[in-house]
Amino acid sequence: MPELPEVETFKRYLDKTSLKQMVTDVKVSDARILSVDHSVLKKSLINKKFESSIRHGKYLFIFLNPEYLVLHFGMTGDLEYYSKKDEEPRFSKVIFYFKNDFNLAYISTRMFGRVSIVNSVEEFVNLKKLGPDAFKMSLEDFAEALNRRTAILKNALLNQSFIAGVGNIYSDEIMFRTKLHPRTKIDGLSETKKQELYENIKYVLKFGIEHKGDLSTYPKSFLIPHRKKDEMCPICNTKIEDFELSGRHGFFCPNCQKE
DNA sequence: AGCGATGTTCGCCG
DNA sequence: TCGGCGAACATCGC
Repeated sequence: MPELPEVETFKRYLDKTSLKQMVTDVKVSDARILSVDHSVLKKSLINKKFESSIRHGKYLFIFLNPEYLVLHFGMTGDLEYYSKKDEEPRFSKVIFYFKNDFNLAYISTRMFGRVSIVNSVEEFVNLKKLGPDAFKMSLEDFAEALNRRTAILKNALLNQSFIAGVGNIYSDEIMFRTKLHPRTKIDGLSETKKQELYENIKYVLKFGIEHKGDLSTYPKSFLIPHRKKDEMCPICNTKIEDFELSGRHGFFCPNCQKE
């Protein structure tokens, strides 16, 4: 599932269900998901509360005081809060047991997610060299990220060191909305386009968050429902084309998004 | 039944 | 150093 809007949705779900709850135990059913020793994970969590949460890009940090639990969801992750009377969700990799007899399952179907413990958000962001959060960044942050860069815009949007949170699907939507060809280079962008790009990143992510990251609910006026073969552009009715760039593939309208 | 997938990382090369 | 590319990772669902 997860690009920024999905992770933000997970954050809100976690805040609503699991905050201020005492962790009594942790179960790890596949240790490959951990980027930290199992013993360290346990020690950091047991008898601690989920005090608060922070999302940066596609990462979710949960403050345990003094450390942070970090959740990353890879390509197929989810959270599920459920009563201990209920069955454990399929593909659960880590279960957090709370004192109130509810559990939170960290689900990672294809094992691409990671769970870790870190000392601070800043330390982690620096270590991973994450750029500013794409949803929270100011125009100045964005201008700074663009500064002196020459890369192909789509690659930059996918590069978490540029700005953090945008993935393959939303990058296509952002480029579509800004009417930029997928191979447009950063250094060729006019000031107007840069401004427009900034606004569209915000718009697309906000829309995504409002729709809880559920791509199936997108109206036809977006590119997202047309990201497959033989679809027509919702604006000009030209046939949507697919392309490959650095091993990812995407979709665009060759008429609206001219080179 | 093979292939592709909303992500990250690493090595290679220009 | 930057950046493009491709592969690797794991595994399910179409």
